[in-house]
Amino acid sequence: MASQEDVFKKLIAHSKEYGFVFPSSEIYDGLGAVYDYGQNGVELKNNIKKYWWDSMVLLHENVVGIDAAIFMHPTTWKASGHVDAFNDPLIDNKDSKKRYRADVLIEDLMAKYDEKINKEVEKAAKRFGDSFDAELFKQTNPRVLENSAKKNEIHTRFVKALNDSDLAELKQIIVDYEVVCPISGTKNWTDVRQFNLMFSTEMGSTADGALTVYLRPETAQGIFVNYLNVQKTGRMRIPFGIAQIGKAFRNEIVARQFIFRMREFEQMEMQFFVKPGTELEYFNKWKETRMKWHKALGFGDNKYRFHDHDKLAHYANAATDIEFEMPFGFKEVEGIHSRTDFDLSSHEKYSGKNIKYFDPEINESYTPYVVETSIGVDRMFLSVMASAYQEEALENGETRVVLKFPSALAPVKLCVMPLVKKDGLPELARQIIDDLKFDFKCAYDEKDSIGKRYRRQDAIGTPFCVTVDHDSLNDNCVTIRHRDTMQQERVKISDLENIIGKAVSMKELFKKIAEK
RNA sequence: GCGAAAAUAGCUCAGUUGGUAGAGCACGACCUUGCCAAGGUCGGGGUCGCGGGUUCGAGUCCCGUUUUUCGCUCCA
Repeated sequence: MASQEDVFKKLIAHSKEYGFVFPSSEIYDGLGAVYDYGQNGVELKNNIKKYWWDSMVLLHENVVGIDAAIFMHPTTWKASGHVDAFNDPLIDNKDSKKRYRADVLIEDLMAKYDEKINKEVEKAAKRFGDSFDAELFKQTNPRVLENSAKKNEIHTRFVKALNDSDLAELKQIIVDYEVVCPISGTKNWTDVRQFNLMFSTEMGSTADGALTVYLRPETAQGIFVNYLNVQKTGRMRIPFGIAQIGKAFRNEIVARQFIFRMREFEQMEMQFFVKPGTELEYFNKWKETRMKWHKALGFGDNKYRFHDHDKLAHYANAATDIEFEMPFGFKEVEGIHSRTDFDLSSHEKYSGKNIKYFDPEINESYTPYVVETSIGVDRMFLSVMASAYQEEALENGETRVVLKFPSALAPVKLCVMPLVKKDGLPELARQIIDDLKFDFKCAYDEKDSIGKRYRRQDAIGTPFCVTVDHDSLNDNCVTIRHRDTMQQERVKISDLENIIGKAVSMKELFKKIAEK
């Protein structure tokens, strides 16, 4: 058995060799953690997106889509909290190699002084009993006074440093008050550095009039700022959802593991707007629906699990991840969050506009709560590749590499091959393709032995190979060879469209999701 | 960002103490063949990731750098 690490390496090599994923700008040595999708990759990716999109907007009458711009008004990111949260001052301990948020270290430092003070107070309280006056003690005890003076001193410097964005001062505080690394126990610190996780650029051609705009770090905000436009123009009634697929950008400090964590990535998000108080009901409903969507692909139910968040983000009152067993362990593919009214309220505050929903059923206005489902297209792509990739031992002792995609997702649906490239067989093969190319991505191959051609199609996961032989010229039948079983069957050329159409349709997958 | 390892043809890799860059597969043409990676002939393709240094001479030794993988770290 190959180790999981080997499988992952093979998967990356296979992805490149067969035109699924290439490193970006490879002829210039590539660009860190940026990848391009090749001729087969883009088909697979488009099919994944279609599977998601249709499962949202076709299966749910009350879910509609939008496509918001990547650029948004800069205030959007203040309202969402990204400007603050994505600008952490970080510091490394050189001995333990651990990285910390400098502001958190200083907050911990101040908490330690509080602890010291509390201990003194507790000690004194025990000694003096009922007559003890804690406030008076705090104001008079020299040790307490010393500690609180120090704490106040740190606090003053800390607040000023944050206001001035003075990174050197943040480090100086850590040095002056002898903060030690909890792991190494040393005071050997690097400088404090700011990592802005949002990419920025200038809008406007003149330097002085230019506005700093960001490449969106998530697609969700495009939905939030548009929710009322959609609600009013679409005459939507709560509960309703807005779906969107699009690129987002994060300047990750560490971006690795192939396409799992990229600096430019694509998200498929649906924000579901509900009446406050009902959000957990819909959170659970979407949790279930989204899991069905994954499981319907048939990769095995044991490959998925929920990971509920213990520590919730500031905006959420419930959150879970759908994790998939990647070659490098269970990893988050999708997040389902109950985001409360954090985003909409914040946008209301920052924009000064009333964006409340008027509920005609109760004749009242309110700010809806939001349940979000957010899935990474690239992560989904990776999970599909990882599940589909198989090395099969054949009876003759050889192995074949085959991508067992669900037919609906396969990049190429069929390859038509003349058994020999003469006697009119290529012409008939071309004719079959000309009939089918309006519905399916078709390939044609006449080179090399038939077995080799089958294997080539296996390697890119083509579910059907259609072979034209001499008999076909007389009986108008061809052989269909199935990718997974390698079984062949003889069918009428005129039946091909129906047979293949049924097999590659997403309908069967959708039925599984819609099942109660 | 720190530490470790790696980088030679499209892919997988070989290349001896430093001495004219190789194999298999893949690719193209032609011939033979025809149902699970077939054989033959010919051909195209590499300034050995990039930049310096040592040397008469560097794929090989040294330094830097880029990219990738792994560990740590981070992950609204």
